[in-house]
Amino acid sequence: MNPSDPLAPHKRERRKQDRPGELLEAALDLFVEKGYAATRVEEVAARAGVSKGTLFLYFPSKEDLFKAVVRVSVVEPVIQGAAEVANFQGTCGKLLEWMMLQWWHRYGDTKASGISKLVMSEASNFPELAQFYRTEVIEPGHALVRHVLQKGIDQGEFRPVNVELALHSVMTPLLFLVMWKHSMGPCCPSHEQIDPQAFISQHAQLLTRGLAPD
Amino acid sequence: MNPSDPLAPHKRERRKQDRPGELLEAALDLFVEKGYAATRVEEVAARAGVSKGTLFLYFPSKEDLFKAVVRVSVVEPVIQGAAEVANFQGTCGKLLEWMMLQWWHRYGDTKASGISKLVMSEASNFPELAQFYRTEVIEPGHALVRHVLQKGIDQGEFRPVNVELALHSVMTPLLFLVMWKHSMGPCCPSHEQIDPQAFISQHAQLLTRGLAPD
DNA sequence: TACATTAATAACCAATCAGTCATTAAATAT
DNA sequence: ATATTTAATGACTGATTGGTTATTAATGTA
Repeated sequence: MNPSDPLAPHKRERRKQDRPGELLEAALDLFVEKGYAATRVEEVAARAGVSKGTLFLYFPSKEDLFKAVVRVSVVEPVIQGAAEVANFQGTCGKLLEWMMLQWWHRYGDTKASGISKLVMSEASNFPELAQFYRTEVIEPGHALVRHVLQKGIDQGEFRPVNVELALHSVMTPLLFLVMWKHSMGPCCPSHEQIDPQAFISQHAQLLTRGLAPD
Repeated sequence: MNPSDPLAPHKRERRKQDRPGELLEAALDLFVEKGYAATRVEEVAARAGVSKGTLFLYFPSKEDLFKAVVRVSVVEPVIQGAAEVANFQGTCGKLLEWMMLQWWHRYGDTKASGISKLVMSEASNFPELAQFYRTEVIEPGHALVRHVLQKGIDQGEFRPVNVELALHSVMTPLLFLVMWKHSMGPCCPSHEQIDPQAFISQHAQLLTRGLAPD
C-alpha cells in the first residue's frame, strides 16, 4: 500500500498537547479569511488535520472556539507591545510616530489583525466579546497614547488640546489600515495600494505639527 | 370578530407599488442591526408586513436584496452631498472641516451609514459589491477631498504634502466614527461616548494646522 | 353577478451545518 | 501477550432556513 495514497484511511496520530494550538491556528486563518458565519467548523478541523469530532473534543462550541482565537491572537501582542514603550528616548512627537509604526509592523501587518476587524464586524452578535476586546485591547492602547499626549502637553511640546479627542486622531489611521487591509484592500487595483509606512509617517507628522504650540 | 385580534387571518392588502420600498426599508434595519448572515429573510418580510413568499416575488434572492439595499442607501446620499460642496465660501481648511461635519450629519449619523460598515465587514464574501462600493462611494469621496487638498496646496494655504496620503488623514476619522457607532459604541459605558462633532472639529483643526506652511 | 387576472400566502422541500455518540485504534500498563 | 484507557473518528441527528409552488383572495371588468 502506498502511504501517500489519498484514499488510504487516515493514520490516527494521538497528540493531545498540540491539538488546541493547531486548531486555533487553523481557525484564525479561516475566520479572518471568510468571517465567522461563513467558516464551517469542519473546515477548521480539516485544515488542522483532524476530524470535526476532534474539534469538539477541545472546544465545546464554535462560539467558544472563536472566543479562544480572539484571546490568544490579540491579548498577547498587546501586553508585549506596551512593555516596549517605556524605554524610548526622544520627543513625544517622535514617540507617537514610533508607537504607530511599531504597532503596524508588530500587529497591524499581521494575520492576527484580522481579528480586530472581525470583532468589530461581529460586535453586535457577540456583545460580551466586544466588551472583552474593549477592556483588554482598546483601553490599554488608549491609556498608552493618552499618557504620551498628556506628557507632551505638560512639557509644553503640545498645545493643551482635548486629550480624549486627540487620542482618536492618533488611533484612527491604524484602525483604517487594518480595516482596509482586510476588506477593501484585496479588491483594489494594485497600483493604488496604500503604503502604510508612508501614510503613518506623514499622518504622525501632520499631528505633531498640528499639536505644536503657536 | 375583533379586527385587531392577532390570531385573526391576515387581511391581504395588494400594494404592488409600495412593497419593494417597504422591504428595502425593513432589510436596511435588520442588516444594519444584525449583519447579513444573521438576518433571516422571513424576519425582513415580517417587519415589512408581508410573508416570506412575497419577498421573493420582488427580489430573486437574499443576496440580491442585500445588493439593492446597498444601492439605494448609499448611492443617493453620495451624489447629493457632492453637489453641495461647490458653493462653499472660505479657506480650504474651513472647507475641509465643513465637509467632514456635513458628511457626518447627512450620512454618518444616519441608519444608512451602517451599510458602509456592513459592506466592509462582508467585503470578502461579496467582492463585486465591494468593488461597486469602491467606485461609486469611496472614489467620488476621495476625488472631492483630493481636489480641496490640491487647491489648498496650489494656493499656498497648505504645504506640498503627499495628497494621496493626506486624503486618508481626512477620511479616516469619519470611517472611525461610523465603525464605532455600529460596533463598539453600543457596548460602551455612556459616560465615555465620543462627541462626533467635537472630535471632527478638533481633528480638522489639527490637520489644518499640520498642513500649514512654516 | 360572474369571470379573469394577479398579488399574496403558507405549507412544503432540499440543503446546510453545529453538535452527538457509538465505534475504532493508538498508547500504556499489567 | 493481554487488558485497559482514552484520543480520534465519521456516520448520524435535529434544527434552521433559503427558496418554491399550489392555493387563496383582492381587484377590476363586463
